[in-house]
Amino acid sequence: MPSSSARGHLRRVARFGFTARPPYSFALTVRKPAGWHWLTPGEVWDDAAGTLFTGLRLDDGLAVGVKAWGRGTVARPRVVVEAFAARVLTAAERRALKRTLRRALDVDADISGFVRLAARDAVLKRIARPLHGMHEGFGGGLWPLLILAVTLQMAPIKRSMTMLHALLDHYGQRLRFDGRSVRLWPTPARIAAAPLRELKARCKLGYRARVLKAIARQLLAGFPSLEELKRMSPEQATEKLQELYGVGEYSAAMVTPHVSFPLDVWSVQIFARLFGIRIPKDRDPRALIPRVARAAERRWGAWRGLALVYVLNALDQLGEKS
DNA sequence: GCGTCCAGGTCTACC
DNA sequence: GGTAGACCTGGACGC
Repeated sequence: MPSSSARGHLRRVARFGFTARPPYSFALTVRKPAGWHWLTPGEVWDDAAGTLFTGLRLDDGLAVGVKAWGRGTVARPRVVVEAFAARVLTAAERRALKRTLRRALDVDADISGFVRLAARDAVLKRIARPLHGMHEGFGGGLWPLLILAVTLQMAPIKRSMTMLHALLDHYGQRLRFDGRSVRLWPTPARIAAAPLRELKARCKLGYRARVLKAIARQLLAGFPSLEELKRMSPEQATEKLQELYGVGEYSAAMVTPHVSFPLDVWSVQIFARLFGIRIPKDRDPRALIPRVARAAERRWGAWRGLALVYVLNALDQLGEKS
């Protein structure tokens, strides 16, 4: 009888348990109310079991299926992760996987300062309770974040999702494990090698096809990892990211591992209304970005990045349209 | 059905 | 250094 991996299915190769710093909600962290994915678009959430099936790629290129679920409570939280792969992990891969999951789950972050801020802030206290324990925890790595930032540029969200899913369907990799199927992001090498016209036509990317290929080539030529960007000063990391073709202020703010407050033409209007800043009808809302960003920094300081995530995941409660 | 407009930015040429 | 204009595509809208 053929082994499960011989049929294209991955087998279980590791199991990790993480103790998270409370307050921590696994479900809210990996499955945000606004519908954003944790590691890869189209990951599978089993609502009855509270279990997420998703996947990632290690730095050496090994594809890993990830099954994760929460244990305990928001006040005494734990996360269990099972990893699936086509072969046994080396000790180095095992360590790298654990480190990546730990960072992506955000289990070590202490958000008690944010909880105290949210209790006294007029905007946050309207939304914080149902989101109690939600961490940023947006994973996937530098390249997936760059793909996301580029596909969000100059496009309504529906079109951005069309582009993302087409990229995963045509250039990504499908993983089958534990009876589920998920898609992994395409590699930079795959996008760099794809013919421009084909990439453009298949994924409806328009000018972004050229941008993604340029970024993929820059990454392949050598670029700091998220960990290395984190070790730089926030200014240095932003400057480095903006060396990538097609990455401007907004995209760099989306991708940087430092505290940031990425504002675009849509979100700047939401935060302007929340801060009581008048939006002139005859001016491009983008002109308000520096002013709204300063207001967020004054109001929320180092917690402004998490505050942004909370607000964008609670637009209904705030009377804003998503 | 058809034409027009413009979006959840960024780069480049031009002044 | 500041600022139009171009960039892809497809959904929304007016007719």
